[in-house]
Amino acid sequence: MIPDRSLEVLRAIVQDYIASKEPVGSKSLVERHSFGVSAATIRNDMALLEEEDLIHAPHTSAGRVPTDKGYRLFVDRLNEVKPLNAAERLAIENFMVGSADLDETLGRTVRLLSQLTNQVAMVQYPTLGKASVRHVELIPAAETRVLMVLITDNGRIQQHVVDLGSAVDEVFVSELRAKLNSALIGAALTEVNSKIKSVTAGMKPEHLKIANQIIKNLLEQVDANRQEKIILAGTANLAKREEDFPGSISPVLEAIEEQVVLLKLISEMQAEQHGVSLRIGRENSFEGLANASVVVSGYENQGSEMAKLGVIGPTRMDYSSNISAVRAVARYLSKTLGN
Amino acid sequence: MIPDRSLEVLRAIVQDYIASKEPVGSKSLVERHSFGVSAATIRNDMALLEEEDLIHAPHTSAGRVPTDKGYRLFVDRLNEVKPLNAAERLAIENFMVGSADLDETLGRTVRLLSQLTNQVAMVQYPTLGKASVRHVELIPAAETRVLMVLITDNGRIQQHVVDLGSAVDEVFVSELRAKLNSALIGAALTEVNSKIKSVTAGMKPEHLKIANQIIKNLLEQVDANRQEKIILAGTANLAKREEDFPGSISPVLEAIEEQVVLLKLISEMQAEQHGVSLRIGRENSFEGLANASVVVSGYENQGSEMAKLGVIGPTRMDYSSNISAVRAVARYLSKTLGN
DNA sequence: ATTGGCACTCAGAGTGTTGGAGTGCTAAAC
DNA sequence: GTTTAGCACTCCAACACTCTGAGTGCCAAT
Repeated sequence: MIPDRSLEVLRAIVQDYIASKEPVGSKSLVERHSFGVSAATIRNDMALLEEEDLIHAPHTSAGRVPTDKGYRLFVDRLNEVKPLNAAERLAIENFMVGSADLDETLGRTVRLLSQLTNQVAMVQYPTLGKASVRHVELIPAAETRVLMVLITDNGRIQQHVVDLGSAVDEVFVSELRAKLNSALIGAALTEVNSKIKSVTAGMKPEHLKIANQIIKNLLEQVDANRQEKIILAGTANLAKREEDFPGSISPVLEAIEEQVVLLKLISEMQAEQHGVSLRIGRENSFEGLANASVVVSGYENQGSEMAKLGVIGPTRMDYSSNISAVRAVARYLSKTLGN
Repeated sequence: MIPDRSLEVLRAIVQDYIASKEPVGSKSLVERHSFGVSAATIRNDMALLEEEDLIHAPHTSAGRVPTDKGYRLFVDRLNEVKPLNAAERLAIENFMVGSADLDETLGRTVRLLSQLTNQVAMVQYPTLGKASVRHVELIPAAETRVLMVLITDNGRIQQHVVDLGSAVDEVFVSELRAKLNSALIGAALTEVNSKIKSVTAGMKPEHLKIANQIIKNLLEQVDANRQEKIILAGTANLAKREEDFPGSISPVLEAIEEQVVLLKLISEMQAEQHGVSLRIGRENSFEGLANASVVVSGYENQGSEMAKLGVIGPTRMDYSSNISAVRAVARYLSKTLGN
């Protein structure tokens, strides 16, 4: 077990390093913090911490820098999340008023979060969950193609083009559209699968084939609730902190540009304490994020549908304020969407 | 007037500088290119070019670098656009096959363009233009709000939330929805304004107010054809060329993150020769793009609706290949969307 | 367990030195 | 009037060198 004072030393190192960007040494440590002991003692503690791979010296005769493991211990056990100050709370409230639809609300949220934290912010679109069907629209779009639109009662719209492989029979499509609507309107998305069977009953074989194609697609669409999407803001903040990314920021940019990577990343993260989940440095499975940390929190849409939002920044970030900002914004967003 | 040989010297300087990233001097110039004259003569020419503010020496006894004005003259009068090579043409064809709907096609296009040029690529969504109404949907979304969806026959979907300010009368909304559809389906967007008048005829005053609110919104939506949108890809390419941006890339990132800035930028650019339009360095009105150049070309959706696509990179970019890539991709996209 | 003392290390900042690439100018050659 | 060779001059970049300060690890004494 690591003695208490050594942990205090670790906390001090993390705090000083975040503030100064410089490796921190034993002497400056005793100057800035009042441990009642001498620098030599601190050095012994530091040796212990280094033993445990919690801190690391860039080179002999340099100060120490926290390792990923050190940051992890810091956020898990040493860090007190500091509440937002009045100005920040005000910023959140002001930013959110007057949002109309989902797109706009989420757009505002992501920009707010990036301004609040000075990091790259991301917001995932909520999954459909308990929503129900409001309308299904079929639109012949080209020779052999039909555009299918699924509208749900929580304001989400999904569209997809189905290629039938043969010429579109407009009359039949219109008929099918009517049948689908009468069968499905009001049905919860989870019920669609069972309710849709009645639609094809008593249908001519040549029509059945087309209907099944479209239905298959519709089900995919319903299932593709998981067709998730993430919006970003504040990419420029990465460039401002460039010195915090050894090498280049370009792998980080690549990572966040790939929706797939972000979605995978986010989905792997489960809420820990404070409802906030962290990935520090190499804890991220993606190589390009080796020098980055991710702070994520879940939020609720209409009381039930979960999605996540968060920020991405250098490992050497101010965890306290980022955690509280992410948490606060998530709560506000849940509240806003609750109505 | 500037003599021909001096222009040749300018061309050589631009080419060498783009290739080497180093300021180019008179001696290396005569070595690499066979002007039949000596370095001293070239120096005289260079003095002339400097007089004209076409090139510039970072410091005494350094080679020369083209100015924005020099690049401009280069692309306008000296540059031969080189055709794409076979591999690049193949890449374009392969990339585009199997695209289904508009979103996906444009998404692929923007990624293709960024890969082809190694720059940041952007594609603007086409304006609606000649499209006509396929369907109007009204969905009570909350206590006082109605979600309005406008679907057009070219596969575009627009949605907007209308806040009525009073409780939603579901029966009336459904009625209004039917009326709107019977009045508008099949109407060209340009006709909507006139055709919509019949809808409110003979309506009770208390309903009229609501109907007008919704109609006003619908018209805004139609008008907001200009509600334009730009998608981006390859942001990471900026970071890779970082040394080409004196200072930092962060102002560039900020600029391209702002849709408004990009839209303004794009709208100011009118096709010049080859159907391609350029902005070099400070020709961009936006300060953050002082060290960036923008290459843009128009493309057509369904033969009539215009929008633009292009790339953004450092002023010190390979104009030849970027121009031809942008032009080729614009043509391909027009062709793909033509069907 | 803690401490003061000490020898040791090393990155970084500062200073000189040098070499090469480049320039502008001039007077002669074409 | 161009063009050219020659020359003196400039300045950056690279290298080598030194010096200093912050930091370390270890040990003997408390």
